[in-house]
Amino acid sequence: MATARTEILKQSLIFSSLNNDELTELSKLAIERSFRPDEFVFWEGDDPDYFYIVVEGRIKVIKYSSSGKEFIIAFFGPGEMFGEVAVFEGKPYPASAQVVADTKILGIKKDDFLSFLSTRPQVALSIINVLGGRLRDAQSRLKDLAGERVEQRLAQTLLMLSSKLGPTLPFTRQEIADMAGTTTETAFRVTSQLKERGIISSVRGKIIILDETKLRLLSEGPPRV
Amino acid sequence: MATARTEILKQSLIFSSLNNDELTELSKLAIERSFRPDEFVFWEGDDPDYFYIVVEGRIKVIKYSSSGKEFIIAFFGPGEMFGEVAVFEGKPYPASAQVVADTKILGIKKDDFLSFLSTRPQVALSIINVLGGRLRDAQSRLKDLAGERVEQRLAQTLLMLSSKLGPTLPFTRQEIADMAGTTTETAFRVTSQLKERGIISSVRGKIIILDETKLRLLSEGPPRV
DNA sequence: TACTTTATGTGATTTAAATCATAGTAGGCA
DNA sequence: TGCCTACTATGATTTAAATCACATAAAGTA
Repeated sequence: MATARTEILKQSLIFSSLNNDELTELSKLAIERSFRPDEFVFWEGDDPDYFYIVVEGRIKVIKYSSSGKEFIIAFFGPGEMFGEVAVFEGKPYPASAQVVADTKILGIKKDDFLSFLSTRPQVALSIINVLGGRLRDAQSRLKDLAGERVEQRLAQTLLMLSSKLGPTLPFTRQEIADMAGTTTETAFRVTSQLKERGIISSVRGKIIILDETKLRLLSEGPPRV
Repeated sequence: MATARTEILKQSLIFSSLNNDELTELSKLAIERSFRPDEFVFWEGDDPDYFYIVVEGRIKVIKYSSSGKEFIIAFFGPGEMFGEVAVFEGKPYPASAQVVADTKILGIKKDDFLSFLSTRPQVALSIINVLGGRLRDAQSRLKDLAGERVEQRLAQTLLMLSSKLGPTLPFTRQEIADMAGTTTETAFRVTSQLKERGIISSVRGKIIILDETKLRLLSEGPPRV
């Protein structure tokens, strides 16, 4: 069982630089927790005890607007870390983490992890890398939300997901809308048009990107109608 | 002159843990560059050579939407770093950096800085901290842009700035609008109302927060009219 | 099997904010 | 001193997208 854990940790981007001994040491610090769909790992505002890594399944990190509307910051799957912003800053979790499928995660106590880090500059650099990537991503979405139209934001969202997961995206139109910052109805309307134009197809709970080139064109600028 | 540099570096959040020798070593790696208002330090898409720290003055980091609208990701002043996301990831700068006042900056070559970092876990942890804070900030703004009204977003923007700079904010309505993701006209309309309600006042190029409590209430929820 | 829930899909209407338009004013600078 | 540019300010109109409303279909479950 320790080996299964070290395997997961090794596959995780941030720990790929560690040798087996270090992975074993790290895995001894970790506890394992399992969740059923819709359960919450933590809520926005909770005090952060743990830093988490997904072993299997999927979680979404969300924030609610003042009117109760859900905004999805990100989905995370096997090998990805979450809850780290709170841990590194020692402030409450800035968002909630909700499980969307049967999910197993590893949790490492904040202090254990920080002291582990303080002697592993390579791991710290990996984390800087991951955070940098997430910041880049967030800044791009900020610009889109501030200045692009819904159609472009939705196209951008689909492209971002497909660069991570491939052309078949296991998300409902509601989830897509909650990532792009629009309503479910608008997401249906826009994706209906994309289907008519042969750019995507869909089955219940899935969207399949058929023509990435056209989608990219759409995401980049206003269609010259 | 080396001492002036080390002073700035020491004041900078991320290097506060370094001793004098280390600061001197670091300052030897740095080059100094000066800019006049409106000049660009780098453009989005440029290959990243340097990581920068503001010595004096102020720069803004911006992205342009497909229609040319400017979105301000952040302003940075003395002691703050910028351009770091690109350096840590080795990808092109994800945004442009434009100077807004006479400004002096220190630049450290990407590779020099990465090797300096690889033997200073404490500095790496500081950077993780700064990046974590920026990510938290970006996520909060994403939620606002996706789900809150303009009035709330503007209130949120003013509060965010005042937590950093105090109640007197040296920004035009245009700059405020470009941070909150709205138009200059709307920013004027909303701030006019806030002035009528005694929440803020303004002089050319400045907004002064008079009643932070009311502003906070406004930013948190829809006004119960 | 029937019943409930969740996802899909589209019309009609409303609305928040953008866009378009116009104008006064303070500060820089020639 | 006067001109020009940037900032301030507000009214009128348009519009993208939200909201409201209704309907069908697939999946889960009792």
